[in-house]
Formats: sequence, C-alpha cells, structure tokens
Amino acid sequence: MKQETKRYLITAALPYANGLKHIGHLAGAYLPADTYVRYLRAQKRDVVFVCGSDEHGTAIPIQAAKEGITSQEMIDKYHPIIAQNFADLGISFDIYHRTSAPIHHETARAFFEKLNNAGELITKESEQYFDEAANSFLADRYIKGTCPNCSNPGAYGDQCENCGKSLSPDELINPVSTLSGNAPIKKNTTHWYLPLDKHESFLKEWIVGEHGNDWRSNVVGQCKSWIDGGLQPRAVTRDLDWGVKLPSNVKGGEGKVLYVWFDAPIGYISATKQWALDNGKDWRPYWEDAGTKMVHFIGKDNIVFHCIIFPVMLKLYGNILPDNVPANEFMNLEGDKMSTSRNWKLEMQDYIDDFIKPENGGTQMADVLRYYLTQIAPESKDSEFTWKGFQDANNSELVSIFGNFINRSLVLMHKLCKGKVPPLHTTILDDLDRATIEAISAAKDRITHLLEEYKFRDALFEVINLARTGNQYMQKKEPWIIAKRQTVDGELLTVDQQLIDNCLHICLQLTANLAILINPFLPFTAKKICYLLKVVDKILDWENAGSMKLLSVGYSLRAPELLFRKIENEEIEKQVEKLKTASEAKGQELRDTGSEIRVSDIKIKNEIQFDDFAKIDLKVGTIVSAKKVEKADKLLQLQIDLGFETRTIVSGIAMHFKPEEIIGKQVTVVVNLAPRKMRGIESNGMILMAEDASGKLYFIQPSTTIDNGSGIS
RNA sequence: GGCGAGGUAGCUCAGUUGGUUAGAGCACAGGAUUCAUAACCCUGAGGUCUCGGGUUCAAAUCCCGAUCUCGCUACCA
Repeated sequence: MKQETKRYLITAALPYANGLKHIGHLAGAYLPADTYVRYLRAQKRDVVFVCGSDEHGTAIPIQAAKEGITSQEMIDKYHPIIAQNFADLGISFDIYHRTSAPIHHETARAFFEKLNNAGELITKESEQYFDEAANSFLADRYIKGTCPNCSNPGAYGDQCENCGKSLSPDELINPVSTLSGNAPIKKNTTHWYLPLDKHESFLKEWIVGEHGNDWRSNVVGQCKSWIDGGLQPRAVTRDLDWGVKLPSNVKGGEGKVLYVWFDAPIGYISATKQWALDNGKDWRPYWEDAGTKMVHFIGKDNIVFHCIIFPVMLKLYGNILPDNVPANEFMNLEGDKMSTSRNWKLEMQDYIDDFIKPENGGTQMADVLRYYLTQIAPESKDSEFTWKGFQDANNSELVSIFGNFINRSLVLMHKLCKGKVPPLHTTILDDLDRATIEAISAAKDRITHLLEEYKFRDALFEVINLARTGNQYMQKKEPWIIAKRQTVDGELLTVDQQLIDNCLHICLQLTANLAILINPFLPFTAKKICYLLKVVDKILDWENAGSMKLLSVGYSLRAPELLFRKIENEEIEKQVEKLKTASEAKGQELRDTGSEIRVSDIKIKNEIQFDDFAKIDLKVGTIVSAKKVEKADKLLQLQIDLGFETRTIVSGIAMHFKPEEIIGKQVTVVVNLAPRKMRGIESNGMILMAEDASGKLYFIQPSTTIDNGSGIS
C-alpha cells in the first residue's frame, strides 16, 4: 500500500573528487535533480536535496601521487572547486557534503557494524596481490600490467584507461606493483562480503514486480539483466589506508577500510544528518519514514549501485527504499563520447570561464547551458551535444521565441500603455483572449504532470511552447496597428485603447506566468523577469501559475532589458577548435608518456636459470587454417603445421587478424605447453606475438621461410 | 557469443493498451508583417517508420529472423 508523500529526499550522484566534472555529468544527474527540486520547492513541498564529494577509493591516492600531493590535499583541492562549479550553474543543493567528514566516517562505520552484527555480512579468505617490499596488499589500482584486451602496457588492475575495459588484477599480463615496481606475490587476506545472492528474489519482486511500470525501461532492463544473471557476494572491505576504517572492535579489521562503493552511497545519509544539524531538523524521517519519497538522480553507469546494492543495504539497515531512480543515458560531444583520458569533454569549469564570468555573459549564460542540456537530456537514449545545436537552441528558441516575447511585451507596454500595467476590460474580451488565458493554465497542468514523471525535456518544451502561444496571440492582436488608428486630433478612440490594454495586460500576465514555469529550469532567468516586472520572488510559487492576477493594474514596470543575447558563429567555432586542440594535445601527451612507461614501468622479470628456459620447447610452424571460434569475439582456432604433426591451437588474436589473411604465415609455437580447453576446444600450444606501444600485434617468425618443425633456442 | 537499451523527416526526438492521409521542434522554401535581438506570424515541401518474414480486417506498434549503434558480460597461456 502506497503511503501519502509527506516529504522528499532527492539525491544526485556523488561526484568523485579526483578531477573536474564535465557537462555529461551535469546533464545526467545534477541538472535534472535540480530542476525537480526547484519544482518541488515551488510547490512548497518538504524537500531536501543532498549531494557531496566522494573522496575515498584508490583513485584518489593514485591521482594525488601523480600530482605530487597528498590524498588530503587532493580532495581539499577539488571539493571546493566542484562545489563552486555547481553553485555557478545554479545547482541548488541543500547541502554539498563530503565523505571525508567525520560524521560520514561515523555513519558509514555504524552502518557496517549493524549489518555485521546482524550477521548480514559474510567473511571470506582470498588471495590478493601483495607487495613484499612495501609490506602492503595492493588495491587493483596499484597494480599495472598489460591490458589483455588492447595490449596497452600501462593498464591498471581495475581498468585499462586506453580501451576503457574493466579488469580484475588477475587478468593483467605481467602484473607489477606501482608501489615498489616489483612483481607482486599472492597472499591470503580476509574480507567482508555483502551476499547479494541472498536478496535476489526481494530485488526481483521490488524492481520488476513493484516498479516494472513506473521506472524507466533502461533501468528496469539493466537490473533484470543483472538479477537474472545471478548476483555474487560483493566485497565490502579493502586492504587500503585511505577510506573509512573498520570499527576498532572488529576482529581482523586492522589495516582495512570500507570499499568505496559501500561508503559512498551512505554519504547521502551523512549529508542529510549534517544538513539536519545545520538547520535544526531531524534527519531520521527522511530515511526511515515510509512517507518519504526518495529519488536518486544518476547516470546509467551508476544503476547497479543505486538499484541493486544500496537498496539491499538500506533494506538490511531498516531504511526506506528509493521511489524512483531516473537514470540518464550518456551524452556524447561533437560526434564522440566524452572522455577525460582523451580530453574530449567540456568541463563545467571551462564553460563557466568562457561564458558565465561577468565579462563574458553572466548568469544568463548559465541558464543557456541549462536550457540546452535539458533540451537534449539523454532521458531514453544517448544524446549528443554539439556547439551548433547549442547555438541554435539559444538563438532560435531562447532569444527568438522566449526572450523576444517578453521583450516585445515590455516594449509595447512602455510605448502604448505609458509604462504601466494596463487594466483588463472584461466586457470586450473575445474568444482569442479567453483561449490564450486558458492556454496558460493548460500549460501549467501539462508541465506539472511531466515534471512529476521526470520528463524534463518535454516539460521544458511546453514552457517554450507557451511563449510561442504568446507570440501568436500578439501577432493576431497587432496592438501596434491599432495604435495607428488615430482620430483627426491625434487621439485614440477609447475602445481602441481598451483593445490595446487587454492585449498587453494578457501578455504581461503571461510573462509573469512564464517566470513561474521556467523557474525550475532557468532560475536566473526567472529572477530577472521578476526584476523587470518589479515583483518579489515569492510570486514564483507554483500555485501562482495559471493566475491572471500576478501583476497589479497601474503598476509601473522597469525598462526592458534583454534576457538572452545571440551567440555568434565565431564563438562556437572557437569552442569546436578548442575541443579539437585540447584532445590532440592530450593524444600527443599520451603517446609521449606512453613510450616513457615502456622504459620506466616495464620491469624485467626475475632472473631464471638456463634450465628454466630450456624447459620451453619452441618450434616454427605454419598456419594452415584459421577460423573464428563460435561464441567468442577474441578467439581464433588455428591449425598449425609443425612438420611432424599438425595441431590445433586456440589464440586470442581475433580482434587483430582476419582468419583468411593469416593462412600461410609462419609463426613461433610453444609446443610443450600443457593443453587447455577454451570454449570447448582443446588448445595444444601457444603462438608467440610481439606488440608495439599502440597494442598492435605481430607474429614472431624467422627472417626467411624455413622448414616447419625447426627448433628455436 | 549471451543479456539490456536503442535504430522513425537533413538534424534532435514524440508516438500511450495495434485503428482513419505517421507527429513536433530546429534547419529549408514561399508568403505576410514591422512592436520586437532581420526577431515574430502563416503556409509548404520531406519519411518503403533499419531490412526480411509472420499473426491480424488492420502493424512504427505484437511474434520470428537478420543488421547496425551504445552499455553490461563471457572467451584471451
């Protein structure tokens, strides 16, 4: 049974404090969340909007080491910048907290403790890479090696930054500790796990059963896929010294911290607690009372945490569950996906520097970005930011339709109504007047409905459409024509003045309504309209939308000022140029450091004796046939003629070679390697390959063709 | 390979439980107008709804197959 909503708790994904955030993040989570929250506040609902920096995890110390600073210095550097970026763009968190705060550490520890004491966590011993020189277990990030996917020699144990593939340290070829440069050894360690598999049926019932229809299809589909695939216990702790330490009374917990995915979402709770402390409120109902509607705004990369893992944690702890998780897809930029490593991105900071700083445009330009990002929000599929699209949205919608309507209303009012709000002469209202007035409340209803369903782009379209209705109305009324119908002595007939009054009265009330309706989306613009109309911000309360009594008759208004400026071709050309230059510079830098990595980071393996080497039997063979292995993207099944026999070898080179183009090539084969089954095919040996810095593979072969079966030593 | 999400006008996207000539915005063309940031307003052109089968009186919509894009995942001695 669904409870009546008494209060709202809105969260936006915690930004990871290891660098600046780009507009893809903004469009995916923070902007829709802010729009929704501003709408709720205008509805005078009880709402708290929490967010904050995610400051734990291994990437922080890694990045800090790169920059030559401590982890603490690192988060102290990025936290305030990101917070300020959000503020500059009008993202109105009630609190922008941080997970390094003591209250968060306490909260997260208590969470772990309660679950652990209740027996909801299990412990498992496992082998982890350990650096003997540094006397430390190695987090995935601290292990480097060759990427099995793209052969990049600088891949990390959790992910290859060259090809983007997620990895586990065991997959790396030639793993090396980044602490000492030595090859790590495996050592036993105990960790706590959250047994997600125990909660599959609950999750399925809750997501597919309860929310199969009101959650977005991409969210439900992804969750279903995870659940049906079977969930695994997930490690809650890590061997690391940066993060939330385990409670001191937990046996075997020394030197371990909570895994960042576990403590990060708890950051929503600790942020709420801090907000309550700051504002003399009680945080508990927001997390414990069934009358709270909790909504998580995230990007699609975060679905598993907010729909599977965190809900299990919340349920076990006795908290409420999210009512919805409107995850957005990704936003591409000028034809390519946004990427920090390739520097193909538009950071909030860059936009702020180029457009929002007072000398470059001011806050109106924050709203322009908000407008375009909402208009192209990836609500149901990946979308694309282009500078041309940005320019078009601004010039032909904000400037030409929305801004222009308000501007011409004010200009005409000053010219034809002496700068005051004219009266409404109800006796001469016609059908068009009445239809226009009705259109306002109809638009409000549609917008309200769409916002409640998280359909922000549609809702925004309705607002612009209302301005369009205003333009149409004015065009049909043509008050400037009526104004020319003067009598011989240069005066207007009373009835003509009344017609003009009615037109502009309606246009001005419509303008005030536009301020209310645009406010959740473009808050700076709404305020500016209030300023022009000389009304207080209080008028922006949602209940006032639809009213035709927002402006008092006879009240004198300010001289018109433009709400938006045009964006010229040169400006966007400059941005496109900047984007390309930055990514090319980054590409060059990667190529440069790439070769450095090869010199400094590729370690020679431990010394061996000749006998060790002599165990390996290498022979020359020729590929006589090759075909793709079914149901495997990377495997080729090869027949190798070794002179004395022809044998089957399965090799993971399908991404690099087409079967037909390698037939006849001579190769080097390890012929005494133990057989191994792959995808059901037994592989008897291994083909040796060389790889260059870019990850391209080459066969190792004799300088001229020689007899198959020739030995190599 | 498996799973999930998509493939609709030049571009960005809507299309509710299958139902008359498939919609909107932008861009484009023509017209009208001048209060307005050469803005607004009206009209128009435009799509074998990725392709191929099937179910149905009727399919963009349901089923099967193919194909492409994005994501997750498996295979890499």
